[in-house]
Amino acid sequence: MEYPLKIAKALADGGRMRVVAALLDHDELCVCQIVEMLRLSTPTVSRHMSILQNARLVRYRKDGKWVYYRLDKSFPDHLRQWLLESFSNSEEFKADQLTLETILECDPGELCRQQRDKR
Amino acid sequence: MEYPLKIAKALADGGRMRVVAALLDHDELCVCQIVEMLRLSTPTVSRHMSILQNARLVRYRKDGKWVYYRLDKSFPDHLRQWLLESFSNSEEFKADQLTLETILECDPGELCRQQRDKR
DNA sequence: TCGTCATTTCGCTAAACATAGAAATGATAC
DNA sequence: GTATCATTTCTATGTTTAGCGAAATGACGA
Repeated sequence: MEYPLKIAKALADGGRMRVVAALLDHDELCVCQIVEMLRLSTPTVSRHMSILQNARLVRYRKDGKWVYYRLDKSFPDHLRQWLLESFSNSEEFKADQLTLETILECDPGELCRQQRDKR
Repeated sequence: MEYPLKIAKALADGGRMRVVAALLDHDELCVCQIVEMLRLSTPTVSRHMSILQNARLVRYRKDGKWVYYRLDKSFPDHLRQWLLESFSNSEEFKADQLTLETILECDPGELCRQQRDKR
């Protein structure tokens, strides 16, 4: 019981659900790319990601200064199927897909610079 | 996106998750039976059930004074599979199963009388 | 080694949620 | 019709959770 409850709690937030949705379609995303997509502060995104990681839904890999998140190999298969099914009818999901296209065109360094300059 | 998020939120509570688990194994359960299993107040259980119903995870049927809940026909299939899989390894789930055996032996009238007398 | 940079952790505030008791509802039984 | 009973709605309170800014961490490059 404990395990699906933890996963349900991890998914029970709009931002975290959107990140999982995005990762179902993109192998990996850098923190600054997720920040850009969700338009939340970096600390907030970092906290969300650690909740997802704690539920074993995502893993991360460090590459230089950057941290890349991807879905964990143990991501339950039926859960993935259900989410894919649901997202296929979702307008918000399609909008995020479009936004991500643009975001992925810049490299992380450029993105971070822009985000820093906004403050 | 909106839809799975609503479902995730509905499942992001220990009590509600336990009710769904129980309904995966029992066609229908009366409110007073759920109260007995969760050991929460009737108003609290009622509120939980309306959250589950609002997410279209359960439906109810009235029979005399009693209200019986069951899983909604539209309960997503992959979601059901994932939950069944997860619960099969869950100690808490097995414990609830045992408790329910006992609860289902009394009829609802008797259960409600006991619950009323405790106050 | 020191500065820079991306990310995480900490401290706090505000919003969302769970809970119980009391009152309201709706349906049955006399 | 009135009383009774199971359930739901309302009200109030305590707890959890999201959010940001500031400070800490950890890695890279000069």
